[in-house]
Amino acid sequence: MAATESRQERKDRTRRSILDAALDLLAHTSFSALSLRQLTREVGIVPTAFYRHFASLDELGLALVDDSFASLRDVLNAVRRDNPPPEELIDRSVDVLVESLADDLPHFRFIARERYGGVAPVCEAIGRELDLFERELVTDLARMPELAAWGARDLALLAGLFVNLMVSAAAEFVAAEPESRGPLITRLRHQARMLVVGAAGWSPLPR
Amino acid sequence: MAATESRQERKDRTRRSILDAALDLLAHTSFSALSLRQLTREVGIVPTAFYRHFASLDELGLALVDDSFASLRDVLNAVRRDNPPPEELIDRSVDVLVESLADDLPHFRFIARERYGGVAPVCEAIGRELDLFERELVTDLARMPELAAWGARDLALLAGLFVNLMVSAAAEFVAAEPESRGPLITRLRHQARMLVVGAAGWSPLPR
DNA sequence: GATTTGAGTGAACATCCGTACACCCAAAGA
DNA sequence: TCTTTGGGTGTACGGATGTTCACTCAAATC
Repeated sequence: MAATESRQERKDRTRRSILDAALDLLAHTSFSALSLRQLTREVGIVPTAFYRHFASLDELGLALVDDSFASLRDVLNAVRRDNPPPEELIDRSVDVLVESLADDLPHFRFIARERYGGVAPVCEAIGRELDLFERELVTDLARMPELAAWGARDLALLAGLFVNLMVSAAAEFVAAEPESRGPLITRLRHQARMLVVGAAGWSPLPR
Repeated sequence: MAATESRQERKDRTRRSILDAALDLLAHTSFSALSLRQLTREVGIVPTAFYRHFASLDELGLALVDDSFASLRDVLNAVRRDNPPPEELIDRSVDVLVESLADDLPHFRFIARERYGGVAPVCEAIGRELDLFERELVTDLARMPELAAWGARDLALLAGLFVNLMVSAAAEFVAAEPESRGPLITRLRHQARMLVVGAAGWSPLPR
């Protein structure tokens, strides 16, 4: 523990603790069932202190959405930044998603649970973030040689399928027992390939 | 109101009322946040009376899963029974799904919300039902001429993509404003076609 | 060094929660 | 007709909930 701590540092640390405690509790219940008292008990502060950081539980929910998507955006943008050949971009993206899944589990669990799970502002915030991913994916797909002839609307449909797949796969991964997660990942990889290569050009898996 | 009512009729009616009231309340909150008292208040019975019908709230959840999938199974099986040409089966299934969506909204909302939404037994029950759909879909797909050469594992991957699409689309439909539901349906139709025809054989949409 | 600021405290509140228990009374069964 | 059964009632309980208010006391500002 640091000998002294600036005021802002302290505040940031507590805020972080609240977010972490919330992610922890949300492994067992949904956000709409989250209790302020239980949350603050977990953090080690008194119920009232929560309001120094968030105006309401809803605002906490929005902060959790930001928190959850922040790191994922970073890794995906890192993939784009080192400019892989277009045909590898999907595989690379799936790879980083899988990596993120493993060590950011609470964040993904939160998103999977709350995607359609009750509290309207949170659902909408998640929806907006996913739409953003979808739009970025459209411009990525447009660069792929096989899809160069496609119109924007068709690309959007494919991107939608892709985002659907990613979200569903993440949700299943999070819900699965740890020992059955490996198969889920190879399944995700195959389905992603199936999507991008296309059913007609799809060749049966080896072995 | 009926002049007289058999004992069983009365019980069934109350049970139905509980299910309906629950579906109603679950439009606003998630199942894990459902309050027994609020529920019974809605039904018009005293809290204790609930236990004459269900041993616990969890059991209510399972009953809701059954209730939700029952009608959907019926309509999908009806499609299969009148034996459409294989290449039409997907379109027809999408059609009946869309129809069911519109007039069974509370059921689909429940499933969308609780698919990954908190209470373990409910999530698992939904997962089992969806797995069942997936397996049935595999045998349907196997009959399609374009896919005759595919292996069982590849068919399973495609079926998984399909079920994912259906569930996500239903969830988005349920969450959307009524006036923006039309576009979602045509989007679903197009994506379903895109999946089954396959990306490589996919020809850009007319217009 | 004196003053202001603000994160965290702690008691108190009204309200809701799930469940236990004894009870009622009409339908079902003898 | 008398007895049993079982859906529904009413009260009462201990405990958890969200929010209020006046407070402390160290860091930040002057």
